[in-house]
Amino acid sequence: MLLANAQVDLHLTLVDSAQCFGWIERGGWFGQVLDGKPVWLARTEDGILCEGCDAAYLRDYLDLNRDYRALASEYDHLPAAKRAIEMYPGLRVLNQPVWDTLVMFILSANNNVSRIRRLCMQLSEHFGVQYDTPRGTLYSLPSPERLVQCDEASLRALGVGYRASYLIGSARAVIDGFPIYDLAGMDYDSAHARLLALPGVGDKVADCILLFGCRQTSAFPVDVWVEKLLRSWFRLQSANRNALRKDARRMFGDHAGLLQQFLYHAARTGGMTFE
DNA sequence: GCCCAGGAGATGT
DNA sequence: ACATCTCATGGG
Repeated sequence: MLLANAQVDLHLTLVDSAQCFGWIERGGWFGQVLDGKPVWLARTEDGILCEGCDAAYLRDYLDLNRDYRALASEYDHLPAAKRAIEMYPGLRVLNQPVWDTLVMFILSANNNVSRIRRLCMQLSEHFGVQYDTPRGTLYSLPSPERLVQCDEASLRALGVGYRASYLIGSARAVIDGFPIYDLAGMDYDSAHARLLALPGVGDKVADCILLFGCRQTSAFPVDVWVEKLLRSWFRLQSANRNALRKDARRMFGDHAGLLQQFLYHAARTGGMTFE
C-alpha cells in the first residue's frame, strides 16, 4: 500500500524524535508492532510504502490529517515557536497505542534516549509477542496480562532497574480497571490527575502519555531540555517544572504539546541554540 | 571517579 | 506547598 503525498520524515519522526522507542530500522525500512499487527514502512519518491496496516490507520498514527503549516501560523506572535515548527517540516506528533505509550514512558524516567530504546527492545524480545514477517521478526511490547506475570527480578535482569515495580504495578492497575482508553475523551486536567495514580507516572510522564497516546494536544511535557528552553527562549521564570507546565499551556494554547515536540527537538539536537 | 539522562516517590519542613 | 534524597543503569 502506498500513502501518497505524505509529508513525513520517517527517521526523524520514528527514531530521532524520542516520542517512541520501539521502531527498528533495517535497510531503509522501519518496523514495529502496532495494535497487534507487524508494520513495515519505507519512504519512496511518491510517498510512504506500508506493509501490515491500512492507509486510514497509518494516516492517523502519523498525524497526517493535521495541517502543520496552519499549526506554525498559530504562533506568528512567538517567533521562536514558529521557527522551530518550520525548521522540521517532516516531524509529526504521533498518535500511538496508549498502553505501549504508558510502558515506554515509564521506562523513560531519568533515563537517556538510547537506553530507553534498548530497554524497550529487551522488554519486547523477552516478554512480547513474536511476529515473523518476510522482512524480519518483530516483537510487540508485553501486554498488561503478560507483564503482571513477570516478577520484579526478571525485569531487573533486563536492565530496567527500579522501574521494574512501576511496570508491574501499572499493569496490575490496568487489569484491575484503570481506564486508559477513556483518557482521550476526558478534559486535560481530569486525565492528567487520573494518570498520577499509576506507579511510575508523575507530572511529566503523564503529559507524554496524554500527548503521544491520547491525542491530548495541549499536554506539555517538561523535561530538562524543555525547562531550559522555556527559560531561555521564552523568558519564563516559573519556580519549578510543574509551574512551567501550567504556564506553558497557558501561553501556547490548545496545541501546546504539538509545539513542544518541535521545541524539544530543536533544543536537544542543537537546531536552535541557547545564549 | 564525576555528571547526566524525556523523573518519580518518599520523607521532612 | 516546597526542598531534598534516593532510586538503577550506561554513556560521556
